[in-house]
Amino acid sequence: MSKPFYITTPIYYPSGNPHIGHCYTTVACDSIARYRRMQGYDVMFLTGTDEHGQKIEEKAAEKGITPKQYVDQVVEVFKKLWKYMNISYDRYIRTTDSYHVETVQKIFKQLYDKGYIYKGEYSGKYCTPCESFWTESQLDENGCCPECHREVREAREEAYFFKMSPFADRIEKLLTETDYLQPKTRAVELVNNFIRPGLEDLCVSRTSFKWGIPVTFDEKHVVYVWIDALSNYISALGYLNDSYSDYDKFWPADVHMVAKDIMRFHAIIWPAMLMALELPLPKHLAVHGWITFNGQKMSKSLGNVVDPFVLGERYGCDPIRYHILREMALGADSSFSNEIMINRINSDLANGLGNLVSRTVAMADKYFGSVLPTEREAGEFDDELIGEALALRAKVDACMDETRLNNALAEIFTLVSRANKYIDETAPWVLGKDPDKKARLASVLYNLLETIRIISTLLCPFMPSTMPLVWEQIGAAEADVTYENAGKFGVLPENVTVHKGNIIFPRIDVEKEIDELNAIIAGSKEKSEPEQQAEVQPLAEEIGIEDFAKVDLRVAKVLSCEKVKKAKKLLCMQLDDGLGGRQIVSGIAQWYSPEDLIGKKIVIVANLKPAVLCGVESQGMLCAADAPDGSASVIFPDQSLPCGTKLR
RNA sequence: CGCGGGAUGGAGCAGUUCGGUAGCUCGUCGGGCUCAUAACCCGAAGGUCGUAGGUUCAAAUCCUUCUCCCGCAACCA
Repeated sequence: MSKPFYITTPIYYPSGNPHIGHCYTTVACDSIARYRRMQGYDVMFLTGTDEHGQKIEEKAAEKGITPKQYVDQVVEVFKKLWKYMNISYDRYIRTTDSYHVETVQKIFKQLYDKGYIYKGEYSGKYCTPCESFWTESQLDENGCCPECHREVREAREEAYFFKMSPFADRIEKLLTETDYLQPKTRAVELVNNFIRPGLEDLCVSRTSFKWGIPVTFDEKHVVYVWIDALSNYISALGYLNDSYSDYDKFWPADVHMVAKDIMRFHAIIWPAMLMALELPLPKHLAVHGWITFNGQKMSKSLGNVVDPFVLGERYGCDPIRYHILREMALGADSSFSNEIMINRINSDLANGLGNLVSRTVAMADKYFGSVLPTEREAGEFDDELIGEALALRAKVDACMDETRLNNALAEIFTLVSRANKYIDETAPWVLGKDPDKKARLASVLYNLLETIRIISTLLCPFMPSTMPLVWEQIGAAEADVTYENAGKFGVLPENVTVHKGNIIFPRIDVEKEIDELNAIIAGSKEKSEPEQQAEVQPLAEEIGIEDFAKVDLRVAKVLSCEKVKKAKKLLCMQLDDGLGGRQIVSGIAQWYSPEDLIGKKIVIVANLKPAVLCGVESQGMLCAADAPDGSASVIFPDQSLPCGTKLR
């Protein structure tokens, strides 16, 4: 009877524990799901984990357990976090679930039978250390591994490819002419970069690792990420499997919400897959930005700082949900500095909403002993407040329909402000002193309680844990706080009884809190230092002295150095190598400016085959260490060594 | 000349479609109030709307130049 609504988060990759970034998408989806449920939709809210692949295989091997054991552990942490964050998912899919495996195998076979998947062959793009294959386009201009940048070996290995080109026109139209992509601003970028140049066939199977779903008709292949992961959105509904039977009801999805880094796959590959399968396309793809911490992109080392468990423990899950949602704007990054978060919690939740509830309930308690008398007297300012309260639901609805959760919250808090102002306008404490004004006072307090009821009802999907506490205090019964009643004024009984209770959103001492958080950061940094040793790369294949002798390392002096135009990471430098000079290009521009290097002596691989990078020739490479934080650290030899000195 | 987005009071943003008194939140300062969580309400200061030109009676808004940021692509020999 009620209309279906299907919303999904991406399935997360459990190669590490969940962080605040995972919360971002999931909390947003949860709020939407709750809002739709409140509106009466029959909601399916799906989340899960993408558990296959080489990285998981490696992580498990490091810990000496099986991949399945490994993901089982991490999945528990994810589920614990979702419970902690009060996430109301209806279904949790794991790509290792047998029904999903069954669906993926059938989809793969179907695409194969339809001719969209074909067996192809690489002609020599295998990196032995990485045990990885790369397609022609993934390789750099020198034909080397894009991950480790070592030479790849000519190898003929078969693999399956998914042909996407037949769908290029339809996908372009989907992106540019429909409202599938939200926000649409990124459509041009996708079309120019991927569709216009021609959609390349996608490699969809691997033979280089085993932790994946086997291809049924060719057992040495496992299905590679795209077909495995993206299919979750329909396998979870029972498409081509018997575990569930919700496909007809819920497909196509109303919203897939993703972060911008995986937008491309959901904007191009997923529609192509569905087109090939002749299935309807999802209605919307909502793309949001990343959480940045003090302006920096979230990274592993920052993960400790904004550990959602730590934050939740200190402030409670709803304030964190609120902050995330209030900051979130589709398409834009949002910052997560401790200071911004605490200030927001203080000003909106503690000073605004929490204080409004507190003072209203306190007055009802003080002047009427908790029970409002039934005599009423309307007065100035009432109509304006009531009018705004009645208009709120429609405003919030409009925002929700466009997935603008931040705006929805802004609308709600505008009414909070208005209500606080109403208290000043009507000055209930003055009325309270005059026995003849009891009826007027009762009206004022009733209007406030009603306004709070509407606010808290509409806010509940965003802050589901604390709103019931508000209801308790304002004397609202469960039947009073429905979506339908959020559009009405005068729902609470005339003689409503309030219950003065604890402070709902305590004010946070900013300075003290920031100091303590900084202490936690410092503490976690210390702890993580020794752990970095665990990340030491495995030893490369053993070589003989004769192999090493092939590498000609020399001392050279940097004569001049400048950034390569049109390249972000490249520095081009002229060297005195004692052999007549040469030019090399190096990808260290992020960490070194030209002045850092000019005049210094460095170590170069002198007999490396020249390569062209971004149109500039590089005659060798300089030696640098990969620092633990991912940056490069150039090796400087004894500066008194003459240019051209050979190393061994 | 790879593609795209952006530059607005101290901070973060809206406004730019369809030119016409520059707005919001936080912060600062002053005042009010005392029901409330040192909260709340009112007021003020603070912006040549990145630069240089152009169109126009009138430009944050339209056109052109330049500078600087960011994203995608490329790229870490």
